[in-house]
Amino acid sequence: MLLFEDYRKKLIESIRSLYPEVRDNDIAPDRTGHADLALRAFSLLRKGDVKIEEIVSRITGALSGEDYIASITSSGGYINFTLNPKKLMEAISSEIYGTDRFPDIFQDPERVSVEHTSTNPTGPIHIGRIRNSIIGDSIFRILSRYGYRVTTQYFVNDSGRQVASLYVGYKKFGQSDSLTTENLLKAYQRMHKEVEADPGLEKEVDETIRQYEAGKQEVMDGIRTICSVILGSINGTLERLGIKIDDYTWESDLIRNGDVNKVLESLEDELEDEGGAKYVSSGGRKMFLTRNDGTSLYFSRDIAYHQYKMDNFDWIIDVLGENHKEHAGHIRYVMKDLLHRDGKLDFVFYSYVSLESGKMTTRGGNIVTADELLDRAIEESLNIVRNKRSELQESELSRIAQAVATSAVRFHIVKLNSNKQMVFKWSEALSLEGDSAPFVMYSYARAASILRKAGDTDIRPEGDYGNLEAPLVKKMYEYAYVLHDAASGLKPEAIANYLLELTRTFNDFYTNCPVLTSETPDRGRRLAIVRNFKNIVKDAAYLVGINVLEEM
RNA sequence: GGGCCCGUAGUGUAAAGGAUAUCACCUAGGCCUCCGGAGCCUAUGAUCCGGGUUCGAAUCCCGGCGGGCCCGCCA
Repeated sequence: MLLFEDYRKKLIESIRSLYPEVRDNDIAPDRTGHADLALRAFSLLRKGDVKIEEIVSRITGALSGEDYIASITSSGGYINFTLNPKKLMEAISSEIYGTDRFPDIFQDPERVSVEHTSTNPTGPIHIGRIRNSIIGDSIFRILSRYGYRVTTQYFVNDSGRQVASLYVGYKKFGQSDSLTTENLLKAYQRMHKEVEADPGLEKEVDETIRQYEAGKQEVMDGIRTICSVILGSINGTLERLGIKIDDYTWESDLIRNGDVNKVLESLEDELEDEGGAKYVSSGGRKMFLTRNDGTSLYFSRDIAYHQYKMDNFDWIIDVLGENHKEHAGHIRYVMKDLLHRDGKLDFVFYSYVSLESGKMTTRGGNIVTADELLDRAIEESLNIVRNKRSELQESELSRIAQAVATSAVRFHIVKLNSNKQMVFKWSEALSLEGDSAPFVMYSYARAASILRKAGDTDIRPEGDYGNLEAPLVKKMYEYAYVLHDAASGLKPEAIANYLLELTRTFNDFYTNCPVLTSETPDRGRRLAIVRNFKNIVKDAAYLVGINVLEEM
């Protein structure tokens, strides 16, 4: 469903009543400036042995009573429709009449689970992992915006080899240090090196895993404590970015409450054995569920987790790094083909972020943490805002810098198509002009400023839309379609790119089209345009993690 | 070796199989007696290569080339 009245659909239906063979794709928004919507009449022309003029005149006749159409012309095999900005403006405005806020769309929403982040609690969150959180949180916001009941989920991997290795490392090399994420990270990295020299350490890790699954108190307390410390600092980072996790599910809980065993029981007929280790197979691929000592593997725990999610949600979305693609395929196979769970399950993958100096690895120590990025972004923003707004108090400067920095960081990451690799560059991440969040925020602040000065009166969309106004109205009207595409395709970058286009269009209007100093009816109409712009930016910006400010 | 993803101006990116391929950064010029210059205007510059499908291909198919990821009783 669309946020605004769907004129494109209306047009398609009218044309179909004359030419039933016209497909949805034959009518599309035009990007070349010839029209607002274009009908590609190539197949009609070939099949029907008719002239384009005939088609145009039939369509024109059928649409003669429709005031949302401003003109119909043809060129080559295209039939070009321009839309009446007055009607588009009405469609936008009617949705926010009285509230200044666009409503949610669904009445009876599905329950949706969005799992994101879920990074191993073995160190601080770095800029590669934060891509997961940023994409996931935007998907959460977009689906919530649409009216779904969305819960965000974090799967805490406290039962794997990595955490057990951290635990052993901390006991051996870090116990005299205070229990902080930094010291734990040091111990983890040291452990990673020591294991190469002393393979006996691996055996201790194995033993730790066994003891943890068996519920040995000392190990349980130790691992839980360590994970909680690191999770706390990961959470702190997420909070700085305005990202909230609703539910944490600990892998070890699924082992101890029997869910993992239930998975093994359900799969009993499919299980195969290799030296005591259990696996299922498909197409010659073995997917191991347990080790030969009976301890569980990530795969079986993740199946148990998906069972839990299927029980509680109508739509499951997992945001995963591209290295999980095969794993995700296996999960889908087991859930659907072996366990016959047909719930809606979608994966959103993202490619990795690397540094100019190469790949990031937590164990190897070559990382830029998300906190480091945020700190530098805040510093940068503070310098700029202090320079531009020297009259403001320090607390106000800091508030603005925070908003600018977190918005800029999130936007920088979310605007890129998630399956493109990203090479992190400080100069790009800290850029506050061009295709950036502050560019959007600044235009918003200008719109806010105009409306403040105008007061509440005289906002009336009357008179004719000029050639700087109509393009902005049409761009605003597009929001309904962009939001729809972003939600159905789980593509937050579509909103990000739309916001940039919308803002550019507004800036063009702003520089060339006086609002406050113009006469009635232009003034009232332009104020209405500015107000709609401001409302749409506010609505869309939130979805991609931009905190707009009334003043900056 | 096999599988998946990505190749668009110097750099980064956009583009329902559709018309003259988007925008930003960089570079060279220009715009503040005028609603907020984190802005605007002008100029230069691109679809990896070779085939195919189609009235029409950046987009779909096949074959190369380059980069990433995966092919663990790791996660």
